[in-house]
Amino acid sequence: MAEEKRSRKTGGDRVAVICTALRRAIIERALSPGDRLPEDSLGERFGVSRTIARSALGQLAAEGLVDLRRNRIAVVAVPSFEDARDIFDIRVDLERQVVRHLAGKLTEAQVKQLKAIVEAEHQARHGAEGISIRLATEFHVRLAEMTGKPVLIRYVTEICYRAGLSLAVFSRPHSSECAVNEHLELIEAIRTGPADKACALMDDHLEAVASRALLQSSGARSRDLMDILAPYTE
Amino acid sequence: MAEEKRSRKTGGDRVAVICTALRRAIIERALSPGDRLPEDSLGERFGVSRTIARSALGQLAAEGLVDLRRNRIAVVAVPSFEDARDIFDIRVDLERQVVRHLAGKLTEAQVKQLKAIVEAEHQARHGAEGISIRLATEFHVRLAEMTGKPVLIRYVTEICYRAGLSLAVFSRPHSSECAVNEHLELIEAIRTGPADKACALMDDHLEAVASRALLQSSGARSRDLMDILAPYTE
DNA sequence: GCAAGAAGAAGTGTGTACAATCGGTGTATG
DNA sequence: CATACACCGATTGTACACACTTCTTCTTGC
Repeated sequence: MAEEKRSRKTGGDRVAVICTALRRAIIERALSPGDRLPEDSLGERFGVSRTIARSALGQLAAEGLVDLRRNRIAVVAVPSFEDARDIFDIRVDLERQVVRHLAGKLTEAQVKQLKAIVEAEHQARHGAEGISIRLATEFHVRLAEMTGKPVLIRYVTEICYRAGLSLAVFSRPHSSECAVNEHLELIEAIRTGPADKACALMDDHLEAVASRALLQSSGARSRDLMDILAPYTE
Repeated sequence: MAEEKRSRKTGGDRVAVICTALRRAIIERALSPGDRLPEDSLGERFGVSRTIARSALGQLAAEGLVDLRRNRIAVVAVPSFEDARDIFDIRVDLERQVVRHLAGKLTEAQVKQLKAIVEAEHQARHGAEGISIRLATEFHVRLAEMTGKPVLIRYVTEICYRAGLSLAVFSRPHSSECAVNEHLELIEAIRTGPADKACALMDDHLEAVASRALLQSSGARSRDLMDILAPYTE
């Protein structure tokens, strides 16, 4: 009923409510890339006018989760292969920064919180695919939040969601995105280890996630025809 | 007159027009952190309704340039010291990625384009402070654009603008933000040199920009008392 | 003289109306 | 039979109206 009152009286930023719902629907793959999001339907579904729905779409577009073209129905963004690769490259940098800030500084409470998420991941392993993906994302987001740095949190969160969306496009079904034990190892490394080691582990983890989805990091090979052919020009 | 027609007929995304104008006003310091941006005035100034102005403010808020609090007049964002530090940390990572992608691959046309900007910077050196800051920012943005990677471009652009805003808060007046010769060296290093060397130079450059503004990068030293004292505990 | 409160002004939050535009369908035409 | 075109429904773009909140200022009581 507090819900009731809040949703009727103050409304407490109803745009944010829609954004959160859509983000979650996207990351859980209830919404797929390319799916249409007409303002009317959205507004009707959430009990608000088109104004609010439109504003939410604008925000999600700014986050790269929604494609907004003039006079056209908004759609869930469809990252290109290049986009996906770039997103993962940036993600590696950002999450490395998270790990660097956190290495050796996790409190017991924080470790417990992270382990709880991993536990939930473990339990969701054989349930709906979407839940497990959401939890995996949540793990990374929570990690970022523990830095207490608002700017970093914002970018990591955004890039994680975009990465999830990219995986929805390019990873084949039934490939478990984030092995839970990798997350467990990560917790241990961050809790105990030196920053370098923890960073390396995060690199490996994200690399593994990307390659499971058939992406190969652009950092590894240069993908430039001239470079590739260089050894053969002799 | 093409302008006239476009602005009246198709309107060609008038939200974007306002965003661009405000971004520029902010980066040139015509608008200072904390300055009020009432929707009415904005709409009147640009000849649009409050709807459009509001939408523009929403977008800029998503970019971190505007602070939007419920029922309150929007203001140009006022980054905290911690925000500023985080922004620069992230900026370093992102721009390093730009350099890595560009090292040894700049075309003659691109080099020329970059040098033109630096030349403009040089000429603006003794003019209005705002112009010179805008050009310095433009240099970095253009560099990012040359990667042709939309995602990277978007983040670098955003972070550069936010960095400029941070400098508006924390750097004292009359400290030339980006020495033009540093930009020239950067061009040379990227054009000729190996990626590592160019990256290092970009690091130095951004470090210099930050420290000129009395920020010390958090990456360089760990800022943790226990770590600092470690060598002395023998 | 000063603090507390009330009233008006200023500004935002949201729904709605209407114009402009897009997408699809059916029809005419070569 | 394929293509071009015109029409209509669906959907977005934008302005505006009205309710509500916040800010300002003036007044009132102590």
